[in-house]
Amino acid sequence: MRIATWNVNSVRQRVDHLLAYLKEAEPDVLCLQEIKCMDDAFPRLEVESAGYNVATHGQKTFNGVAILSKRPIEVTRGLPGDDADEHARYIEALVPHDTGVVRVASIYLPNGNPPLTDKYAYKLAWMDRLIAHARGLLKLEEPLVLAGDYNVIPDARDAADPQAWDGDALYLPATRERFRELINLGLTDAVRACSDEAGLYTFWDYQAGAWPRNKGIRIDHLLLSPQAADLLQSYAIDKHMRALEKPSDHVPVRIDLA
DNA sequence: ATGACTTGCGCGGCAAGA
Repeated sequence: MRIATWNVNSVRQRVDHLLAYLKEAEPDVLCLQEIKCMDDAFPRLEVESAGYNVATHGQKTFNGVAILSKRPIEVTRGLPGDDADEHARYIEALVPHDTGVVRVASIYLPNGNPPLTDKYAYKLAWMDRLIAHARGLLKLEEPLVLAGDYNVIPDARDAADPQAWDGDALYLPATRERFRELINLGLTDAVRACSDEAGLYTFWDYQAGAWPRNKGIRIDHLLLSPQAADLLQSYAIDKHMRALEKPSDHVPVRIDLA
């Protein structure tokens, strides 16, 4: 079973790339972030014609997440823990699998910049809510994949130039502590379970020649429950997607589960 | 060359991203 995650940076700007990706990578499940549109503006017909069920949690202008699945899914929208939070950043689905079900979430964790503002406080509070929710999900003892744009650089080896990120909300000690707290619940970073290499990036800024100079960072992650980690076979970062015309600034990351 | 872009909204630049 193949599960992928991709911050598409506006799905309406990326329909051609999306359809090409579904055709070439053939994921069973694709988690999207930053669709940047309302549910009814999602290119549903095109994606359904490609053989996918579509579940969106959209929002006007900003944010928005989706889960595309070859097989029909049962969907829950929103991250519990704050009824006043109106950002569309979390959608969860139960996906049928040959040997039962896999629970998959598409996550768009807040950026949090600039630090020392309400935006950074919102990021940390959102991470605390995610930790609380993950703690509950882990009690189900089922294969669980928390996939998405975490806006967290976990470690120095996950940035081409770590010093450039000193003081940034993606790399601040408090951010990385929260990420470790999440991992330490018993989750496995799928890419790191397969490789300890440096230079495995998933994002390159549009500015300052970040892509041609390979000044990337690894911020898109798939975190696995023990039951999902038992099934992990391989991962891939589809870096070629960054070299296309009008690319997203993120590339898809995918895993194969047995 | 120390490399300031891309999106939505909506029609003029601003906010947001990372």
